Amino acid sequence: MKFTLPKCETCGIRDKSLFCMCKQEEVEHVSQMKTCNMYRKSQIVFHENAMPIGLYCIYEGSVKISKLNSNGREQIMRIAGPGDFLGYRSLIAHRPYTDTAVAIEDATICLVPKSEFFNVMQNNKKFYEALLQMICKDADEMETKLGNIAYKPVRGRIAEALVLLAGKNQFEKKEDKTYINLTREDLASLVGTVKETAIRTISEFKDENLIEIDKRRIRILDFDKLLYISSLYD
Amino acid sequence: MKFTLPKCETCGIRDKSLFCMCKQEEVEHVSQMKTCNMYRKSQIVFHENAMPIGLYCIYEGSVKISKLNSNGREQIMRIAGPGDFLGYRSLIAHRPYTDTAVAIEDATICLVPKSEFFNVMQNNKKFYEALLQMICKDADEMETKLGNIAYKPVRGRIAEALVLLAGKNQFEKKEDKTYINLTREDLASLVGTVKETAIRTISEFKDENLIEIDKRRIRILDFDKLLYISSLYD
DNA sequence: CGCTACATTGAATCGAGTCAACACGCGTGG
DNA sequence: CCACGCGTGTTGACTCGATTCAATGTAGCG
Repeated sequence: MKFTLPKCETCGIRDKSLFCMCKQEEVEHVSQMKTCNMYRKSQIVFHENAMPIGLYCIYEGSVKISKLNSNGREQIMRIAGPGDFLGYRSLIAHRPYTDTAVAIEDATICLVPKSEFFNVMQNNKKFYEALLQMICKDADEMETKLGNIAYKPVRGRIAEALVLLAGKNQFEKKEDKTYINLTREDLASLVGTVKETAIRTISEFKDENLIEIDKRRIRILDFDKLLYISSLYD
Repeated sequence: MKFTLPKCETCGIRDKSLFCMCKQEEVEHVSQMKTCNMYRKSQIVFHENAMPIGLYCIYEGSVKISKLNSNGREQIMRIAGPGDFLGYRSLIAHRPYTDTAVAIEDATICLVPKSEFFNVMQNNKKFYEALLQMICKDADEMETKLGNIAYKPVRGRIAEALVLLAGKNQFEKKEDKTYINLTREDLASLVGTVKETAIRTISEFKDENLIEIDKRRIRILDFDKLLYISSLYD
C-alpha cells in the first residue's frame, strides 16, 4: 500500500475537524507525532474493551461505530467520515472503548498519540472547550436518536437516516452525486431493525421515486419528502 | 412554603455531587450565590427550548427529564434524584435546553447562577475534568440505553429500569425499604412503551413474586432474577 | 360525596421480526 | 472461460409482541 503520508498542515479536511482550533505550530507538532494507517473495508480500527492509545482522525473513507450484543446483533451508533474523530470519549475518560470501529470503505486514518492529544487539550483552552462542546453535541444527538428509535416506525427512521447520511457527505462521490454506500444490513443496524425490513422500506421509497438505486448504492431524489416522512413522528 | 434554606457547606449529599471536587472556600462562595426553590409534584423546573440561566442541583425529591414529540408522546431520558445536576449540557454549550425537567415528587432544587458555575469550572481544574468525565459517562449510558431500546423486548427493558431505579435510591424511603414511586405512565415513557404494556409486565412480575406493590409503588423482591431477565437480551 | 387522575383488563389489530427460498454479482481456481 | 461458492440483496408467508381502543376499577383530594 503506497500512498503519501497526509500532513496535518496541509490536510484539506482539517477545518472540518476539531484541529481547526489549533495554531499553526501546534498543528505541525501534532503532524510530527502522529502515525497514519490504511484500513481495508471491514477491517477493525479498534475493538470494544481495548484501551485507547490515542485519537483516531479519519482522513479518508468511512467507519461504522457499533456495539455487539450477546445475541450477535449489531447496533450501529454512528457512521463517521473524513474529519471525524473516533473514540475520544473513551480516550478522555481513560477507559476501554465501549464500541468497536470498523471501516466500511477503504479508509486512511491518522492516530494522534494519547500524550500529544492531552498536551493539546491542556495547553489550548479553545480546543478543550470545543471538545467539551462536541461531546455535549454527541450526547444530544444520541438523545434524539433515542427518542426516535422508541417512537418512530421503521419507515420514519430509515427516511431520517438517509437524509442524515446524505447530508454528512461521508461517502465518495460520483459525478457530483452523493450516493449512500452502506450494505442493507448496516443500514438496518443503524436504525435498529433487520435487513429484510430495511430492504422492504427501501423498495417502497424507490417505488415512490424518493430515491434511486445504482448498484446497491442509494441516491436521494426527493430530499424534502423524505424529511417529511421522517418528521411525521417527531 | 417554609423551610430552612439548605447550605452547600453542610449539604449531606454534596459528596454525591460534582461539588465534592471543590475546596471549602469555593463551596462557601457557591452557597452564597445560589438560590433555592421548592417544586410541587408535576411542576416544571425548566422547559425545552428555554435558555439555561444556571445549574440546577437537586437537594431533595426527584425529577424526570424528558422530550415531548409532536404526537404528544413523552420520552423520558432519565430520572434524577438528590445530588444530581440538571441541564448542565445545555448550560455548558450555551444552548437552549433540549429537554424538559418536571418534578415527579415534591422537590427542593438549588440553582447556581451561570456565571458562578463557569467561575468554578474555569478555576478548578479538577472540577472541570470531573465534569468532562460525567458528560462522557452520560453519553455512554445513553449509548447503552440506545442499544437496549432497539433490541430488548419490553419485559427486559422494564426489568432493567426497575433494577436501575432501585439501585439509584432516588425515591423517599419507608421503613428502610426502597420503593419506586413512578406512575405507570412515566415508567412506560422511561422504557419507551405505553402505559398498558408496562402495566401488564408489572403484573407479570408481581405474579412471579419478583416485586411487590404497595399503593402503586413498586418494591423489588428478587433483584437477581430481574437482573437476569434484563440481561437475557444484552 | 363526587370528581379526577391513575390503574387495570380484555379484545382486536398491526408493525415488524423470523424463517425459508431464491436471485444476483463477483472473484477464485480449475 | 466456465463453474462454483460466498456475500449480499430480494421476496413471500407466517408468527408474535406490542399498541390501540374501549370499558371498568380504584384511590386520593377538595
